[in-house]
Amino acid sequence: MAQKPSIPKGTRDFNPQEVAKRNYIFNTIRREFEVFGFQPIETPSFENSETLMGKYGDEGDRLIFKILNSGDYFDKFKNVVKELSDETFSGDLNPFYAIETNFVTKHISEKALRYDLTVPFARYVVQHQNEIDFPFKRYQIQPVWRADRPQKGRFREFYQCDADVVGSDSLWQEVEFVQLYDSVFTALGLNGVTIKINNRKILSGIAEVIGAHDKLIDFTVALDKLDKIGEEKVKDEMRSKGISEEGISKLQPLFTLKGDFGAQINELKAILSTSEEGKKGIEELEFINQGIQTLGLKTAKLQLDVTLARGLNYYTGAIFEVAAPEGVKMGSIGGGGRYDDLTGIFGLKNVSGVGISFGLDRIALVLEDLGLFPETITNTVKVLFINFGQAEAMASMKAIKVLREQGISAELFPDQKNTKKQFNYANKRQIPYLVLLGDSELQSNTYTLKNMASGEQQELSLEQLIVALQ
RNA sequence: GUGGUUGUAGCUCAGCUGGUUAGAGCGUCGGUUUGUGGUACCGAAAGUCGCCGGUUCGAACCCGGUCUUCCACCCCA
Repeated sequence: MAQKPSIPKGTRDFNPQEVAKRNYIFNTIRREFEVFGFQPIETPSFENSETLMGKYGDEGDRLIFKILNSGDYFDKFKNVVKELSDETFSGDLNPFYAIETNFVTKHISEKALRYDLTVPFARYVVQHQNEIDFPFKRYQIQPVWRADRPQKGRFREFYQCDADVVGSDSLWQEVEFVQLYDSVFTALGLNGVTIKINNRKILSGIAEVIGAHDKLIDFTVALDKLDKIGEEKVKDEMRSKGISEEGISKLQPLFTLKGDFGAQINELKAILSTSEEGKKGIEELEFINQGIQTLGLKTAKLQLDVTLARGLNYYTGAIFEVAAPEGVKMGSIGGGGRYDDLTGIFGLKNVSGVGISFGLDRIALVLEDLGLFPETITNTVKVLFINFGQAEAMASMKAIKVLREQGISAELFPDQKNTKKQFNYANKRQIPYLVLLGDSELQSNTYTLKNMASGEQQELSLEQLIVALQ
């Protein structure tokens, strides 16, 4: 055998069963999106580099797949360097040694694979702002790419399923997104997920109260790790980032924050009494919580988690993250939030957006782990005609033609092998019905229909066969 | 990007301190059984031991590199 071909790391092939399972999830999510009034759009798999670069922080830039320019990119690059050397360099300084990776990258790569669906959506909104009726509710289900190092549930090509609203400040949107999460996971049979919610204004307010407003990012990154590394190490990290001892002691109530939504809110009110921004955040959370309490959730739990930070810098209000039911080891299976300024990056000010994302690939892994896929989702042909010979095959094909016109999937076993093999084939493909059309049926112009699950069979006319299979 | 880990038949895995022709179960294919399946029995095929190089009389096993897998960071869906 020749050397086996392979695919790049972090990518996967999907066999028919896997595609059926994934489509089941896609269809469920899509149905809920549409029930909630979202409309689909699609954007290209790659964008201009400048659209993506700098939108996800330095870490994000590193993870963006860059596309090499076509043509003789190196020849063109040499011309760029030649001009540089005339203007910028003098003497015997070799310009090739003075230029940096970023500079080179910029000149040999002008396109990049999309990293998420939110930034391309922001670009879409700004570009098409005159055609869009606001508030605009869109959903988008497409693959994204990250040059990350793969792990379980972490791929270099994976699907995101996003729903966002732009052009509405209303907190009812946040309420609806919590309901949407609940509806989708309930529809998938994935009961008991935890929808964690926080608010960027609260994080910002806390940072302000402890005198670390300029260190908001460092502060939230450290706080986010509380679950994982524990209170002491979080404090250590905050100290190492230059947050004062006095500030850290003011945080003490945060580490022991317990109880239900209302109790935690009351604690926060005490901590944030001097921060206008913090109080605003609390107000928003209360609104969302009251809405959900009144309307109710089907199977999900809404939980306030002040340590929830999320990396993306553009969130300004609510922050969401969805954790799989207890006992399943998996990173978050969904996330989202409110971003007041996102389209500002592309020059459209004062348009607020809020949205959530579902991680299809991780949801698939979780459903697989818990055995929650319905058994009936695998696509297979409904009826297989056993091949008994030339004349029988021709008669079978005539019947198959009629069945297909009726929208019934049917096929003929192509070879006249012994019946045991043909039956085995039907078993393996989980084909539910067989038709035996042999000599005796040809004589009487009938069809023997066999139900593979029950083993029952009956002799039918073509009309009866159609009815039986519909 | 940092540190570690993994790779043997289609799949799951054995393979002793380096020593003849690398094994098992499941699956596949053929037969008992070309008009009745999932069972049983018999038989067969299938591996440059991830890839490249090195050490050695001799390498699946030791060393280096590389790709891949998974894990912890980082970050995130």
